Amino acid sequence: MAISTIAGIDFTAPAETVARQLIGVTVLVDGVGGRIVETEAYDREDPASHAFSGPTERNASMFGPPAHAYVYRSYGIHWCLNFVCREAGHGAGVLIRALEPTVGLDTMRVRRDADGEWLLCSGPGKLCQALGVTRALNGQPISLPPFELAPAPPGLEVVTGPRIGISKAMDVPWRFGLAGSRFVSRPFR
DNA sequence: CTTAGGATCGCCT
DNA sequence: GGCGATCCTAAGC
Repeated sequence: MAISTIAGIDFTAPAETVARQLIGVTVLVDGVGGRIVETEAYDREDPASHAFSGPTERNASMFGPPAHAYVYRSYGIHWCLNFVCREAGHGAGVLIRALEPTVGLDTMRVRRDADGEWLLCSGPGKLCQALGVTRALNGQPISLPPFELAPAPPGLEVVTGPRIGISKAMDVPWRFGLAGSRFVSRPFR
């Protein structure tokens, strides 16, 4: 039986619930990473979601078991990392949009060619470049190496807002962030 | 501070 | 053939 509860989070829960709970969780890939400070939820019945039009070869892992990675290429250039949630076959996930880097800063700086630590992981494409996430991790369980997750400290204040970079369902406030963090991709209003 | 455009790949219509 | 769950740089106001 597959593990669906990791770092205190039940990944069979709805995407917006998981997205909120992921704020503050530490995620490492091969020992490089940090605390999640920004996420976005994407559900099956969601015009902005890749899963909206049903399973395809690209989004197949989104319809796989929960607590697995869904990695896709964005604009032909960048990689983006999602954590699958709900039950297998549902087609929901959480986009990891930004981290506060805590481990492996030197490695990130080399990969990203960036000078400021707030520029290393402040966006879904940047974060994947900094952590070395590629298609090779698509469909992999996040309960096993190279992934490593650690629970969020209690009592964090989470703020919400509209999702970024989409042209549908702009009114749904399914972007979540750590209040006051300067490591988010864009400030919350 | 806001807007615009290019890079570049794979999906969907 | 069109258009992204992006990023970076440059120019305009």
